[in-house]
Amino acid sequence: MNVTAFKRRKEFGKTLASDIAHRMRNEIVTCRLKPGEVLKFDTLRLAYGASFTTLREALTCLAAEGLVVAEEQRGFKVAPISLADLIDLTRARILIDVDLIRRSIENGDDDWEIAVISSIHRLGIIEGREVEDYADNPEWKVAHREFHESLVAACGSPTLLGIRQSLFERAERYRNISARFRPRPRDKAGEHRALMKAAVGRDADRACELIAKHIQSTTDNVIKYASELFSQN
Amino acid sequence: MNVTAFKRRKEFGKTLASDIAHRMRNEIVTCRLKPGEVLKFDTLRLAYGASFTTLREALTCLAAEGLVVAEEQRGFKVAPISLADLIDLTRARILIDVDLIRRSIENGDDDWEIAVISSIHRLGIIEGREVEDYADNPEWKVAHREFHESLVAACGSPTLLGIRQSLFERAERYRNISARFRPRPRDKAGEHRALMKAAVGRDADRACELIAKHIQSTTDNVIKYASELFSQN
DNA sequence: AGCGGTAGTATTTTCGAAAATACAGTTTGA
DNA sequence: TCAAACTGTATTTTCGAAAATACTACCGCT
Repeated sequence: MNVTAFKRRKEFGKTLASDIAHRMRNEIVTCRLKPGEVLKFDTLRLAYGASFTTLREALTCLAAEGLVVAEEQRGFKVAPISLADLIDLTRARILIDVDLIRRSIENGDDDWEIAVISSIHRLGIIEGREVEDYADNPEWKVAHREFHESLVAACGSPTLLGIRQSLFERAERYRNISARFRPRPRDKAGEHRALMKAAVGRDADRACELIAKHIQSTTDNVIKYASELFSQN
Repeated sequence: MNVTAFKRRKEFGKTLASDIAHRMRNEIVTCRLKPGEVLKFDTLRLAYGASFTTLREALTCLAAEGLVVAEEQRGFKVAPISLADLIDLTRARILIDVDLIRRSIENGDDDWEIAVISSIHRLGIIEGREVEDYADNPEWKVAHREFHESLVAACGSPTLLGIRQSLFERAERYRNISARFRPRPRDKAGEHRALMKAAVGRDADRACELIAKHIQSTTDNVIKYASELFSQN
């Protein structure tokens, strides 16, 4: 056995930097690292137990994803949130998701259909288990992400899929805010089922319309009930 | 005067890492660094005179832009080119540019119009100076990029503008290939003028149609005359 | 008092060595 | 002969110190 038995556990990815990026991404989207918070290396070094260089690489990755912003020679901070950013992000996501879902419906084969159905089924199981609001459940979040991914999986565009994923991550913070502030849960399960039906029924126009509304409604909810959170802008 | 008078010149950006990223970006899009080429740190260290860490940060940035690919624990290589990638990229660019030009035409004020006209004018001056093909001229490339940027500048979407810029950079390699292999120069100047007229004439439908064709035609040209370059795939 | 400059401190950025990991060539055992 | 384990080398990844840069508080001057 290796003498360096106490070396760091890497829970995600192969390198320490990608592992730390993963952990920080999590803390940012759950707002444990607050929007706009400055990220000083000394603090981070203590928190994550890694060196300057490694942290720097992780931060560079997250900056590329838009979750942190880098000001040269002046360090990094958690990307701020704002109404303008939410609206911008929402519009971008709708543009891309609508295109990808249409192409996915055109290209998707039987396996794709099966994947869509199986992922919504998994989502349903988790929703059925939880008595109260399931949107906080990390397991639900994964299944939710995977359902949406399954819808666009057959689009055939690696470039746009990568961009879509990055925008989806960026929107996670706003989804969490929406869940915390809405007066009562939306009928997300129903929306998802309708999406699934339109997809496997190969009704592209309807699927596009539904996905646009689905994405937009989270934004509308935040604007309605939580806009005072963005008073700093 | 400072004693460290011989410190490195930073021609671009404030940090050495961003400067090196800038230089490498250039070498990649001009194919001086060949598609698929493995980027070993020892070699790079010699070529760019920077340390592991600094190079690593530059490479991480470029990886986020899609110009290099990172395989964990196995280093970096220049992003390969392929017909599939070109087609994917083209479709993504058209989707985004069409949306942004439409929104820009909706939102653009007088200053925007002036900026569009002045940037095409600058392009025209450069084209008029050069007797032979101007597409190799770096000055023309800058002016060309700035003209296309001016068209979408008023769209009001920072997110999509950032994505657009990154896709534009990625397409640069293919533009260079197209310029090298096409039998005779396309009437780019005419296409650009028509785009400008549609934009300032606030004819969004026409501008969208023109920009889509404009982007597509480079791709068609590469497919027609240079597809044997991609034989590795 | 207000402004401009300056020294001292906090923080980021860069470096090259050291550790960890992958790769290639060789040997061993069936 | 072939596959699997091993060993040495090449390469990447990580570290903490050192250099460069930005920030702050103080001082002197008008």
